[in-house]
Amino acid sequence: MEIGFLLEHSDFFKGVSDKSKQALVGICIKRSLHKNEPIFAEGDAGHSLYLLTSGNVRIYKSTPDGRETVIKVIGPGEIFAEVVLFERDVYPASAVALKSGVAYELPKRQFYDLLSDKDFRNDFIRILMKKQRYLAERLHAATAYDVEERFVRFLIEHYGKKDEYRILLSKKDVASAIGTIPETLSRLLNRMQRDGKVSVDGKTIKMKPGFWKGRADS
Amino acid sequence: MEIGFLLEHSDFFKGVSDKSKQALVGICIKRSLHKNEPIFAEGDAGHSLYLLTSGNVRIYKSTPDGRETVIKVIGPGEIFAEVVLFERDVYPASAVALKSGVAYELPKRQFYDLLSDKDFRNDFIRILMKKQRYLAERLHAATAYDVEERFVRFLIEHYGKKDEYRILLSKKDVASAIGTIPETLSRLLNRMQRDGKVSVDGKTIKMKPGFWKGRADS
DNA sequence: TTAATTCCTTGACCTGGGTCAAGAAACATG
DNA sequence: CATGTTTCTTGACCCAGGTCAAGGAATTAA
Repeated sequence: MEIGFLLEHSDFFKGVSDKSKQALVGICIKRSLHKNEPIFAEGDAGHSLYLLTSGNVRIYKSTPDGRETVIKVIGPGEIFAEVVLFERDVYPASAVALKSGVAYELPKRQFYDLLSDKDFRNDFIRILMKKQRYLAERLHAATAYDVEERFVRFLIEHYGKKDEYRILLSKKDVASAIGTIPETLSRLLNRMQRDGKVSVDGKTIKMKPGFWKGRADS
Repeated sequence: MEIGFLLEHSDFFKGVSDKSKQALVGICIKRSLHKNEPIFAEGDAGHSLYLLTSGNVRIYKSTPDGRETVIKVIGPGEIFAEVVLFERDVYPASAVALKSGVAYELPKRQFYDLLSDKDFRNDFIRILMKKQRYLAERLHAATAYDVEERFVRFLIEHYGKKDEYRILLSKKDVASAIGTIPETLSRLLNRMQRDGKVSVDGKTIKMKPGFWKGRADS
C-alpha cells in the first residue's frame, strides 16, 4: 500500500483537507520493516508516531523479569505510538515488526500542527476513543474469557467473521497476541478439531458449519 | 468538593479559559450518588459524560453470564464516560457508585463545543492518552502480575506510596478492582501479615519498614 | 544438500487462584 | 434492641492453563 493511496482511503485520513494531506506527505519518512526488527522500546525517547501501511507490528510491555504482554497487534492502515504526542516523551511500550512491511514515521511536532484542522482533529480524537474502547474490551476479555474465546475474538478482530482463515502469523505470535503460550494454542486447536468446531490444515483454519451460530457480535 | 472549586483546581480544567469554564458551570447538572446506585449500564444510549467530585465510581463490563471486570475505579476529580463523545452513542461499560458522592453530568453536545477552545482540547486529548496508557498498564498487570502485585499497585494508584492506608472501600470492591475475589484477597492479606510485610487492623493497613525498598516506581 | 536454527507438538507435572460451603463478624433496619 | 442481611474469613477441593522437557517439522543459511 502506498502512502498516497493510504491517505486517500484510510478511515483516518479521509476527512483531512487536501492541504493537510499534502503537508503530511511532505513530512513523513518511509521506513521499511524487516521481520523481528525492533521499532522502538519502552522507555525510549519518543519523537515520532507511526502509520503502518503493510505488515504487522506487535506493541507489547515487559516486566523486569521478561514476561511480556501484547497490547495490540497493529495492522495496515493503523497508526501507533500516537500516545507520545502529549505529556510524555518516552514510549510506554515496545514495538517490533512481526513480518516485513512498511511504516511511515510522522515527527510529532508536525503531526501536532495538523490538529488545528478541525476534521483531522475530530478523526484523531475518534481514533483515541476507539483505542480506549478496544483496550477496555481486551482487559475484560483477558480476565473474563478463556483462551478459546480470546482466540476467536482475535480472528474476528483481525480478519472478520469468515468460514476460512489463512493465518500468516506464526503460532507463537498468535499465542502471545491472545495472552497465552504456543503449547496452549496447539492444544486448543487440537481440542477444537476433536470437538468438530474447526478443521486445521497448515496455516488454514476452516470453521465448521454452524460455528458462528448463536455467537454475539461482540 | 464544589464544582467551582474543582474547575479552579483540577488538572483537567486548569488550562481552560474563564469563558469556557463559565459555560461549563452553566450546562452541568449536579447529581447526588448513593451507594450502589447505577449511573448507567453498558448499552444504554449515552448523552452525557460525567465529572466526579466526591465518592468513587466503578466502571465495569460484564459477560452475558454475569462475570464482571472492573475497568477502572474513578476517584474525585476524574471524568468518565467521555468515550461517548464521538462515534458511539451507547455506553461501552456500566457505572455504579461505590459510596455516596457527587457527580456532575455534562451533556455531550455542549461539552463538544468546548473543544474548540485550544487549551481545553489539548487537555482533553492529554486525558484520553493518559487513560490509554492506564488501560495498557492494567492489561499488562492483569496478565503478567500476580494478585499481590496488583493489590500493591492498586494502593499506589489510589492513595500513593504511604506507610499506612485507610481503605474506605469494602474488601469485596477492592477485590473486584484488582481482578480477584474476596476470598483470595482475604488470604492474601493473611499471607502478607504472616510474611511480615504488613499489619492489618480493620480498615487500616500498615506497611512494615522496608516494604517499599527496591520497588520500581511503576 | 546439509547443518543449524527456530517453530510446533505432545506428554507429564504443577500451581495460583477460583468455586463451594459454612460460620463469624459487621452492618442495617424496623 | 433484636433480627435480618450483607460482608469477611477459613477450609476443602478443583481445574485452566503454565512450566519443563524432548522429539519432530519446517525454515533459513551456507
